[in-house]
Amino acid sequence: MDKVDCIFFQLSKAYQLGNRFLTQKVSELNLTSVQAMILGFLDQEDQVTSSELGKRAELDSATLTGILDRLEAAGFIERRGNPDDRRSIHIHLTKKGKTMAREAARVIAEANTDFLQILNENEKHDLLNIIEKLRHEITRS
Amino acid sequence: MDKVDCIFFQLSKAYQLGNRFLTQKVSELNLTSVQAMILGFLDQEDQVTSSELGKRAELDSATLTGILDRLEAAGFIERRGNPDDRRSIHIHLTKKGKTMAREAARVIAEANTDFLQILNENEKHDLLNIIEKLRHEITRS
DNA sequence: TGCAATTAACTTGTGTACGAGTATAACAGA
DNA sequence: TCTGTTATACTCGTACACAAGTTAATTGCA
Repeated sequence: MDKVDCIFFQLSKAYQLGNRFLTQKVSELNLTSVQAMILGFLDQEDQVTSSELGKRAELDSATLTGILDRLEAAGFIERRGNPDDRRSIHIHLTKKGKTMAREAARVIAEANTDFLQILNENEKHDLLNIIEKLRHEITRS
Repeated sequence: MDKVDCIFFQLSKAYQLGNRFLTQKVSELNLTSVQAMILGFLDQEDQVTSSELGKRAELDSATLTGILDRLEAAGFIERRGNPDDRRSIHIHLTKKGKTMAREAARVIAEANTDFLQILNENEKHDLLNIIEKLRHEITRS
């Protein structure tokens, strides 16, 4: 078990590194990295259902429920009924939430640039392409 | 916030993909991915202190304590006092633990090969090198 | 129309990551 | 020696990932 050659170990540590980096950057907004990402997605378009948001963010519904709970408690979003389908809900950004979502999107973009600054253009391109290839090829259950 | 270009999003999903893949492979041993990794490290050398193991596995001591609790409860390891430094403990693989550690190392190696099969030699090399560069260059706290 | 299958959101339980703090032990310098 | 610093392992609290299961609403099909 050489950790240097173990892709699972390396992916895990690379993720943790990126996550700590982003977490630190968005902590000025009193958000976690995942909360900032979700607000970033809602900055593009709110009034989406929970399941649409889950698909966009590629998050499990059990995970998303908890995140939405905390964003709602912080006053950034509201859950509203969907008259077209009473099983689902609409996620709505509050005024405060819209402002925060814009800020979150800005900080994430900055952090992305800062983090990738270490790599040259080829490496950035290769990294994203290889991850995309893995994600596309690995059969997900 | 385009998730395709967001390195944090992509690293997170790449990690989750790898972790699910490994978790599924080691589930036949009734282990989690992290437990299998720790046993894999102990297969190389046991009788290490918790902090040495933490350094090797690059795990926080708070995280490691919980993992060791579960490995101990399952009968794979024992915590023994260290007479040389009474603050620390020695982690000792039981007989059952040695067998399981060997199996874990084997399954991880197989999973690694299976997972990386998707990439060609250049891509494997590039991916591991780029991750190493990121991990080396990003200032950790 | 009626019923089975599916879907949306949620709940519960377990495992891990990690910040913060604790008690004990070891150590280093005055 | 005494004291302040550091190190080890631990606890606690919060957040997320995910498997499994629940309830209620919708849909598809005979």
